[in-house]
Amino acid sequence: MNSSKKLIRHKSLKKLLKDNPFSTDEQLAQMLGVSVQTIRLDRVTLGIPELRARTRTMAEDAQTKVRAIDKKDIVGELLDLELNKLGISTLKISADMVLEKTGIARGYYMFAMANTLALAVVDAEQALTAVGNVKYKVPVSAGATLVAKAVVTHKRIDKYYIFVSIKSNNEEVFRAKFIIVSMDKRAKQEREQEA
Amino acid sequence: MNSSKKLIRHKSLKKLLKDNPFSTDEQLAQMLGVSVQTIRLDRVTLGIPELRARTRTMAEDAQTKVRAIDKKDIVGELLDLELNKLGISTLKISADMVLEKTGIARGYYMFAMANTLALAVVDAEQALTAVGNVKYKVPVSAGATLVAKAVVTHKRIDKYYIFVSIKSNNEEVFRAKFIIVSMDKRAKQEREQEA
DNA sequence: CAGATATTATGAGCTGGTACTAAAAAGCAG
DNA sequence: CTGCTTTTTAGTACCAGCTCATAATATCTG
Repeated sequence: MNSSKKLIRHKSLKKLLKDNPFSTDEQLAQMLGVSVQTIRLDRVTLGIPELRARTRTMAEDAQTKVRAIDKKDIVGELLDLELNKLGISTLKISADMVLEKTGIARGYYMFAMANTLALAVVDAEQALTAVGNVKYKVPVSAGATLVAKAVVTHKRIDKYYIFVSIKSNNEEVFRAKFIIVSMDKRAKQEREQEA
Repeated sequence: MNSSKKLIRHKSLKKLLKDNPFSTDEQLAQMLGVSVQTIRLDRVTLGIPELRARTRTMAEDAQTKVRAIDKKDIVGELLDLELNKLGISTLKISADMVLEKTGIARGYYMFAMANTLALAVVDAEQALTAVGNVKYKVPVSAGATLVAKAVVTHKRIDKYYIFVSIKSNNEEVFRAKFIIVSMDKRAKQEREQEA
């Protein structure tokens, strides 16, 4: 019956750390009404690292997570690009991109993929989407690797008409037409040199 | 110039920490070929906290960031909802939602907001976007609070025609028309082809 | 050369630990 | 109650990665 106290404390400890992972052993000891040594012992048996290690792994995880978000921001990986002509990108649909209920990819990922690619194709410093026309043809599930192809159909002064088709396994799952407006201010591209 | 050396070192120091924020003073000292004390002094003058503090703030930031991403997944906050009739949601455009170059919100956030709302309005277990028709009227900058209003214009068997208008400060910045298809058993069969 | 600036050295003290040893307290069994 | 085990607490030595302060040395500059 003695160990039940310990078990309860272990659970409390885990919960406390979940709520606030930045607690020191001393704080935890006070919160649980036991000595610091007991907390240390508990941590060892539970395999919980010390505060600094916890903090550190969190920070490291965050770094990679931030990078992942950055990548997501690109919405697809550029494979080929001919400015003002065409562009090709891929995007792998991961489990967190699908609707829980259906297991089908949220529609805006395809939109984002197509839109991003369309914007990339336009050779302008600043470009904005004016109009979009999209059609979802086949639902996409997690694990699918999408390939988007954007083609500039015609250009009129500052307006680009772009057609984008997204395929999965050579089957067209999505298509879109965009009108992109360039707001180019003749900004010069500066090549950055490292000192 | 003596201080130029210092300036260069300060720049190098910043870059090194940007590349790897988990360096100790000792490692930095070795990398820059100076003593540990010099690094400490540099950090003080540059206002750079020690490794532990850096790690910690990174971890703390990460915590709040994860929450932000979770929220982002909702793509807007639902304010009002009448199934099969209308829905209203808001979305605050934060600094990380805009294009660096232009400071204008990436178009797919508005699309995602509108699309999510449109899907929410549909009273069906499983619903998919079939067609979308969007128009960006006014560029949106960071800090703007968007309000989206979705109205079901008409319904035909399993298809919902939904009109969405997004306003910022009572000015329409975006509008979209969606055709949403609710999925029944028949549609399920078609989906199974994929696997 | 002196004087200023920059760099390095040195040492005390702090936090939040680990690792280890040992003693005290609690639990329970016969 | 006595003995034995488990659990908890205490104490010491040691570590990383610092801060803070103080002083010495190196380097540059007029």
